[in-house]
Amino acid sequence: MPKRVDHAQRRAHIADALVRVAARDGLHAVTMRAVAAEAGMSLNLVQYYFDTKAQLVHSALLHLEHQSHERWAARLESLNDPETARACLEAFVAEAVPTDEASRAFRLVWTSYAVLAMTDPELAEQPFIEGPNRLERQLTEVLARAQKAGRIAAHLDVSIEATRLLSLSHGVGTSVLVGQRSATQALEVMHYHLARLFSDPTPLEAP
Amino acid sequence: MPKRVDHAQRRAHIADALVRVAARDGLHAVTMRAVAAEAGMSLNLVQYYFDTKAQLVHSALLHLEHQSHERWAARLESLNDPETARACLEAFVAEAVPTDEASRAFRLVWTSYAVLAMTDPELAEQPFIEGPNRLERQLTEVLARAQKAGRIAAHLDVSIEATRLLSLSHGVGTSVLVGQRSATQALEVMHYHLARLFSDPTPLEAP
DNA sequence: GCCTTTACCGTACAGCGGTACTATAAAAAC
DNA sequence: GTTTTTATAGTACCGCTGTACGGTAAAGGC
Repeated sequence: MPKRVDHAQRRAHIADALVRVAARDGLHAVTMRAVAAEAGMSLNLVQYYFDTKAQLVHSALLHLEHQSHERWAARLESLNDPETARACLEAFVAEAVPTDEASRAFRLVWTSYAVLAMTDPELAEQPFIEGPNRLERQLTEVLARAQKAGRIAAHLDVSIEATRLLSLSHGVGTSVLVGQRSATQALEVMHYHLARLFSDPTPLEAP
Repeated sequence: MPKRVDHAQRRAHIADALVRVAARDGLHAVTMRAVAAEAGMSLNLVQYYFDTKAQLVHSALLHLEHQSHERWAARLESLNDPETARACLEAFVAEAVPTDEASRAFRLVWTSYAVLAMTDPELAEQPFIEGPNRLERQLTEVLARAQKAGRIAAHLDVSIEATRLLSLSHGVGTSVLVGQRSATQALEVMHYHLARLFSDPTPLEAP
């Protein structure tokens, strides 16, 4: 069996296992042994691919961000009319709100890491500051294009609108995860937000 | 020294210590010993007032919610013109965004608990569902009054607006805590949101 | 064909964390 | 004044967790 093995793939496999454990039992339940069991390998192998737990945890975070990136990029590419800002923002909302189990797991683990980062600043640097900033810039661009096209009001600050969109989605996402709201209700709120953004005077669907 | 002692006060003292530890080092760093040290008492006393750690953690959460309640009520009462919805919502924003150290600590610990609750549903019940729901109802009432008074547009859904306010404040609050944004920027976003709510056509302050 | 490297295993060790047990003075009860 | 309760202390135990150490068999290099 000891033939040559793809380290990157093994590490990804382990990181995935960590994310599954964290999503199921919480990040506090992530232990070397639990991750090893979830990955179907021995404790020692986890140690073999990640010298220390800190490295493992950190790598899993980067892995998570990378995955999120790919999901987002894939969804953007699968848009039939990627030109319209509305479709783009709808896609963002669909991606951001924890509807299916996968996105629920992702957002749960991500938020867990965010809480960790609040008291461990060096963990935060890249993923929690640069990541969201990049997303905000993307959204800002989309909004700016829509504004130039006259689709959203000229007096709006597209940069703040991007922040508002991102922060609101994080907020409702959290409320879904703690069980205060259903994913459907969250989507309703986000669609309402988009409707207001596009100055849609239609208040609500008829009862 | 063993004279009669106010248990409720002792428990509150310990809960405060727990919150301080959690705010400084994270909820994962909260141990019986750490709390005891922070509270300036022996490990055994903490055990004496809270039989088990689960009880301690749960009690501290209730304590935190109670404190938050009182802070919010106090701020509402200190309003000079509590009738106007705008003032009320400004107060909400000022309370919700982690500006000073106290509110930063509160929001950090609260969010930590929220993450715990995501994988421990019985922890969530009262504080994370009923708490925010109550706040949302309050905000909804305020908005409904403002709407009847003609201060905000008639076609808005005051209930969703309340949700939007709360969720947005949580979202930007989190972004402040992870260091992505300053509290000032967060306040800017919230004020922008209020301005849009009140259909204030003024886009931004002049540069 | 030999030796090094690589992928893996089992186990052990040390530290920490929650909990339990025993003790002890001061107050309260009677 | 004795007895019981109450608030406190110290300490010990056990399980879990991260990490380290020693071993092993297959593959690859030369």
